[in-house]
Amino acid sequence: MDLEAVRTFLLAAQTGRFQDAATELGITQQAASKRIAALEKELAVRLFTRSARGAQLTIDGQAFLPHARALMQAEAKALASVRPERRALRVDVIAKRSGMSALLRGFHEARPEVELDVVTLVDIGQALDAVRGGEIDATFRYVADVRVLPPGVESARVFDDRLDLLVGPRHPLAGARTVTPAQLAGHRIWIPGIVPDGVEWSVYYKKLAAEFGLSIDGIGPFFGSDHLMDVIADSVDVASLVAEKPRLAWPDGHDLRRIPVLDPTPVYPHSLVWRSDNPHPVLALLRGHLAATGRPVGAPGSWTPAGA
Amino acid sequence: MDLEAVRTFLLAAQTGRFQDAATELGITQQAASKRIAALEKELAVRLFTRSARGAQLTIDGQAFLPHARALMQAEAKALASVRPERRALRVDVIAKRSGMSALLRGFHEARPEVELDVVTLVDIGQALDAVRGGEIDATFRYVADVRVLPPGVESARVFDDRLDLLVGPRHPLAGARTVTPAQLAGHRIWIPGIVPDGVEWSVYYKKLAAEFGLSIDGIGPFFGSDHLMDVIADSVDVASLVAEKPRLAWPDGHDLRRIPVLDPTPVYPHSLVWRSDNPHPVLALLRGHLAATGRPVGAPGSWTPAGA
DNA sequence: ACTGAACACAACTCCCAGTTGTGTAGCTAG
DNA sequence: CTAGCTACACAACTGGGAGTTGTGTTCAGT
Repeated sequence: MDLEAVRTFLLAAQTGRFQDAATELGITQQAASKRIAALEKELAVRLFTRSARGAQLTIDGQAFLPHARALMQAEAKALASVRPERRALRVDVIAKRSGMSALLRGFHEARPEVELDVVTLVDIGQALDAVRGGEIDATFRYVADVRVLPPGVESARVFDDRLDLLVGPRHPLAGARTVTPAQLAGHRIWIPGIVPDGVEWSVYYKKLAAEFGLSIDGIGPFFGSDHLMDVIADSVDVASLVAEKPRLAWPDGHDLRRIPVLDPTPVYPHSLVWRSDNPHPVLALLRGHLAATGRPVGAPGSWTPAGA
Repeated sequence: MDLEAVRTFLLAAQTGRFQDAATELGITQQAASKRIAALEKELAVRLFTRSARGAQLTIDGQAFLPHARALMQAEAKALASVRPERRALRVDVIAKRSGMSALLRGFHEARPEVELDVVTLVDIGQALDAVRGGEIDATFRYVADVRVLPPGVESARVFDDRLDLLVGPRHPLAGARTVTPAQLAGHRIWIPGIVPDGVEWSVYYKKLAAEFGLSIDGIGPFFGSDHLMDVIADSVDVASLVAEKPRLAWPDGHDLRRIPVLDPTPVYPHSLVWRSDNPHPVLALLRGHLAATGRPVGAPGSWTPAGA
């Protein structure tokens, strides 16, 4: 479908005359007529009844009208999404299905009028560069050390994502109602995708392992949470740690158990990182929303690496 | 913006390779490359980082991605809106800002997943023809006489729109808290757009005038409710009757009064009219919704023309 | 260094969107 | 009733651009 034809259709519907639509678009009446004829051919319906007094919408034309408007609006939003000035707030999250994404959805539902674009960069280094360069307005990341932030960039810890133990039915801890990190020492914990000297969540799990003497295994690429759950379900000795929030789609018949970790509860701390001089009005709204609705961070009984 | 280019962008983003997108679309890799280059030129941003291992989205590309999806979805909906089979339920209402439109909005909010297209035809004759011909699925109209319905077409009275008296501050009835139809006899009531032998709401007002001895004036075309209100506000002897529901935008400084009419209260009866053999699932939903949430029709103390 | 994979650039073709020019239908004024 | 006006459609033509073929470039893996 040709959006220029749709635009012509809209103008002609508004004014009731092809000539006016053509003038508005800077083309001839004949061109406008051809555009609409082509659109009618593609849709295989008549959109206007032509007469010597102008053009009037048919029933099909009336039904098409709101959809034509929606198309123009979608086009305008798409254009605005990449326009450097006055674009929608662009936010980076660690994963589209993480707990932060859920918080962002909450923000969007509370303020449906604000425009938000969510992207995912590979690691905190790229994210900080993008914040500094203005390509994104903010990022939610685990900031291991506030000192790594470049000058002019601020951060605030806004959300702690609780980690649960994920085990299969034949795992020794499958029957436990809760576990402590100390109990996990010696058990194999598998979190695919962890890389040496890698992205910041690898750093987090390494610090977690060091603190409680865990053996956290990161071998192999991440083939998706389905694969992870397949492996856990079949294994007698491999467990994993998963964030509370994503609410994974639970495959049937696997009989996986999600066991809360207590005393202390490891939490993954998300910080909002933004450039101090970013004037985007939605950024202030977002910070306000997070302050108002976010759960308290650093709750007693929770653990995060030092320096967060 | 070229939707074919957007489609190519989406496929390339999904597969990570221009070649795959091109194959999917039945064009060459070079053509896909050109399409995306043209899109990038129009948007004045780079959407992909190219390498010998494929193409990966840039930050701008990631931000553009959901908008591209929205465009494709809007296009699909626009196409479906005029496809004869399996299209959205198409309903005709007497006016986009009438009480029935408000009820339809309620239906849409209660069932956001159903697709609805609202059109407005000129009179009940055209509407019945369209229902019979299948161009629309249902119409909300005042059915003066059930016998005018063609065979195979059913109707059900679903909503009574109460009529209030609208007067300016210097009108003799301006101070009344309520009025009766009998009190209105002798006063000039102006309802622009009424035509002899005309559309069905003209018929309604004529029957109303005959019943209570009112002089209802229909001279002149309808220049919009703003014009109507201007005239009423300035006149010492002209009043009008307006439906309760539309909740007109009240112009400032006019000091208009909306006075309830009692004993009896004239109501404008809307009937839903549909073809008995229309299998559209949303039609059944709509009828159920109206039965469940609609106000009772034919309430005691209300008046409608006989035969409705 | 060689090979293969993947995208970009160049040259060419041809189709189609737009233009100019003209036809036709319907309303209106005299 | 006719002349004239208005508004859209049809016809012929033209130029630009989208697509194709052919080739170049870059980069990863062997």
